[in-house]
Amino acid sequence: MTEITGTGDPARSLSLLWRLVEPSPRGRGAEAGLSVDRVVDTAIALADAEGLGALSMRRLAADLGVGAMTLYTYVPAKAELLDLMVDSALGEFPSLYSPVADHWRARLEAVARASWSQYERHPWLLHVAASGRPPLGPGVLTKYELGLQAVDGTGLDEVAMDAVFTLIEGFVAGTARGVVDQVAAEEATGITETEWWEATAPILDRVFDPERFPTVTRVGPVAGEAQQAAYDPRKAFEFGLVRLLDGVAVLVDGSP
Amino acid sequence: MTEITGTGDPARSLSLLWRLVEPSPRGRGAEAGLSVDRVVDTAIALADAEGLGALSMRRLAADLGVGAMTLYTYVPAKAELLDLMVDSALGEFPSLYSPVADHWRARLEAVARASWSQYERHPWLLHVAASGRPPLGPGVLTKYELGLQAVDGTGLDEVAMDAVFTLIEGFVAGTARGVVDQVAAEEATGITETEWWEATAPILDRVFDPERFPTVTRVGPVAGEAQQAAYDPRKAFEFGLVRLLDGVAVLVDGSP
DNA sequence: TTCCTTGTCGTACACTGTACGACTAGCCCT
DNA sequence: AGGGCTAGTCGTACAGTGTACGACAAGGAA
Repeated sequence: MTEITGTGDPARSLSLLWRLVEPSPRGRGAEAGLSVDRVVDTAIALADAEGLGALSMRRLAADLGVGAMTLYTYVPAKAELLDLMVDSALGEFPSLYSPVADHWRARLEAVARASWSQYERHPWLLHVAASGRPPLGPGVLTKYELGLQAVDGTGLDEVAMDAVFTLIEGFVAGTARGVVDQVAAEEATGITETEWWEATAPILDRVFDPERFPTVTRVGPVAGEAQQAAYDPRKAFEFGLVRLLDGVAVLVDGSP
Repeated sequence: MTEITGTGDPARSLSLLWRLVEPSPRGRGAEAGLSVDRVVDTAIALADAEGLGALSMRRLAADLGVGAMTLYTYVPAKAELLDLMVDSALGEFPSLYSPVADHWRARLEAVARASWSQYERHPWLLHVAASGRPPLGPGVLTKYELGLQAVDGTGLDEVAMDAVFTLIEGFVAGTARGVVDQVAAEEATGITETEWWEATAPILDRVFDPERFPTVTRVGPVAGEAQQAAYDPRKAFEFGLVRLLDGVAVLVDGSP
């Protein structure tokens, strides 16, 4: 279930992201000590613990000890809440990234691994469709800043710097999604990846025609055996990262 | 809204995917001429035209002129229906791919572009989470076969062949998702990407601190201007594809 | 003709986001 | 001190979701 963000007008979203206006509670809200931050933090905790599927407005309100509609005092709609959650979670990036390395390749690899662990900590990040119009709050910009710094000083122009960071970031998100989907599938079905593959492989063997799929017949079992599944996202991450950095090296240095 | 697939047991799913058992209708179903294929084809047509969000069991049944629960005669649940849709849509791959090229790099690029146009034709493919446990039907295997053939004869071993195809495929899916999300955002908000960027950029200028984000301050506006948006997935595709193929070339030939 | 199998489908349940409007607690002004 | 207004709270309602259950009916077999 991917959720869409940023419904309302950009100005409203931005002023929320940067906390330009805070609805200072005067009424009974003061009792509960509610605030945008508390709503967002609780929502993140809920999504971390039980997934984005468990994050309904009613449930979040119950966790906060208020009525469902009270949330709409602090947040215009669920879409904006998700924006705020994304920005807040991505803001943790600096604590996961140590930019000690002095070579761009080491820096970029560190960025990729820090990003990877962000998605491990907050898997629901991959289920909010922030692609086209990211919530341009402090958290997102901080991550973007550090990502760009990693490719700074390589001689690449500004457009290429942006493109390289975007490429790495998209790759990490894609492979991380693999992990998340596998975990979700395990929880939904109660069957582990290995069990599923062991149940599927023999049936598949009988059903499909080696003459129609000669290359799959040769490659599939070997690959499947190597990763004990149809797909191992962690291995895909390690493999792909090297290819990607090699490709960027060609652009930067003219050779890997 | 990403939907999960493959709830039931693998054996049941596989026999459906390969059409091992067809519920030959004897009762009133014969009047409507219903079949698994007709259900799947109609579901694909609906998802193509109005998106995965419009694909509810009630709506699909209405399009077929039957009651909602009738669908469950042909398909165990919505998850399995999605599996069947994915496999059927991916089966169109050969008609989009001409493997004339005799160099692996040209073949792999053709695979990437064919895959890209699949996601253009069926954007909803990107919203079903098939990652970990793909529906291993004839359509998926056909695409996998042709993808593997593209990297065959390069001297790579079986595990690496699988890894390269997976890497390319993941990259295409990731960037294609960018397009889909942008279109979805435009339809949901009524604001085009360019309009959104033009509304956001000036506000953002005032709100954020150049000293805190020096590299973003330098790179962001140049990149934003170059693509008239925060992100241009088509340019990201062209840029990333070259990097990726360069990286694979290093693996295959030892140099780009 | 009677029975049984098998496809059809109306109803019901628990759930979603949020529009609307009623309620009330606290602040300001007189 | 008292009245009025502002602004946060939240109960109810609506249109939708996937699908379990069980009633129904039509065709083939005896």
